[in-house]
Amino acid sequence: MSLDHILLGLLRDPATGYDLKNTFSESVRHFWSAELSQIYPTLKRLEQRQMLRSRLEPSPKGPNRRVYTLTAEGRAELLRWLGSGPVVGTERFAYLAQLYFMDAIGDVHQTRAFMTALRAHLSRWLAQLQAVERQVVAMHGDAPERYSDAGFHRFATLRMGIHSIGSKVTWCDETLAAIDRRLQSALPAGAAGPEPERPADSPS
Amino acid sequence: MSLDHILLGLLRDPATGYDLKNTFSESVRHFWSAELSQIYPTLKRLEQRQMLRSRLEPSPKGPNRRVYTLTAEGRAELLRWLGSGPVVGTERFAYLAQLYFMDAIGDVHQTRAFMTALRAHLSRWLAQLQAVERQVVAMHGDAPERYSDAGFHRFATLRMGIHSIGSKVTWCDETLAAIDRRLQSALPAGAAGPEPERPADSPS
DNA sequence: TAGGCCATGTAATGTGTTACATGATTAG
DNA sequence: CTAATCATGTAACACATTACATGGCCTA
Repeated sequence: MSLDHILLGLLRDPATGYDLKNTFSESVRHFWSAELSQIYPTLKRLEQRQMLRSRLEPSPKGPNRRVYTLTAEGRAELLRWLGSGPVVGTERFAYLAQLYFMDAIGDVHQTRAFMTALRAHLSRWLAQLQAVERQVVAMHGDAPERYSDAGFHRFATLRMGIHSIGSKVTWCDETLAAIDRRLQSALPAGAAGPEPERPADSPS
Repeated sequence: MSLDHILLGLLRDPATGYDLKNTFSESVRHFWSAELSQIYPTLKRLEQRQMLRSRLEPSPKGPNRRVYTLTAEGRAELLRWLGSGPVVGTERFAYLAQLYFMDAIGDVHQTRAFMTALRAHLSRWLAQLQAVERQVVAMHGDAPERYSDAGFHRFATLRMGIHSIGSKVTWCDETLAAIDRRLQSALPAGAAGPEPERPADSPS
């Protein structure tokens, strides 16, 4: 049910489905995303349930826009959701599942390449979040406790992204270091052997 | 498609659907979960695609067990997935969405209560992961680079959970501290007023 | 004898992605 | 003239949860 509530939250300012899609790709994508093909039917359903109202407006560019507005009921439902305590869902990380099974390949160099690629991806992502953070700080100062109410809450969500992705980059580095130690003890001396290494060590 | 591959990975040791469900709730739930009602049809489908083979076996307790085994094709598909580079999906955090919109309530005390509840939840979770880590270290030592191949990879995924959840607890503390600074400047002197406070500060 | 675990599954519903289909306006 | 952006949607499929249905064996 989360998308329903997220749309209600975003629609405290009236908008079209298309606008909302842009909001997702601009301001909200560090914790949620949605495609137009999901947004349009969801808006329709929320209107049927009296949470939203819509009107058609001519657009300066392109076809008519259907602008949605929050109703009193929609606002009440949003507040109910916000007051219901944190909704903690199941985290799913396909790349961790891959790593978990990667011993099946039987070559730690593959794991190393995998972790390097993952680190690159995450650190690019982190840089984006930090760029947004710098913008906000430049605009409103580095004391978030003095931001507007909306600004304060939005900044807090951004900080969680930075903490969380940052910790994953750190984890990549820790893991890469462990891989390198592992590779070194597997090749005790001499040239880089094409032999498959197996430490045959303490198990499980 | 991830569940398919995760089941293939887990089925390097033959198991029943029921066994796999237990594996999810025991060893894998920090990065994935699945219900029996999803596991059974998926196994059936993978068998139709020749990735798995199954046989019925009598069970010591309860009804017959359908034991699934990986085929050569299944193993090849698993390796293909593992070699395809990290699959980084969209992260979705309903509780961040809630926090993002929580200014709608207009009372930062609510945000404080929310963050406190969230912190409690996350720190319980972290404690569980750390308990598992302590077990592993007690059993195999504190030098993961010398674990078995499988042990090394599993330990790495556990470490990511610890880093990631730990960073979120840290973030909760940072945010709670900012909330308290905010509350203090909103109530400059005198008793705890029942008045709604609004700093009316720098916007966005 | 009641409740929990073993063990299998189906049905209904909810959530999310990809592909398809259409068409106007504007900037290069 | 071509591509991008504006703007709306449907259809098919993939993935996931909750509820329902069944029944034997074991322990308290």
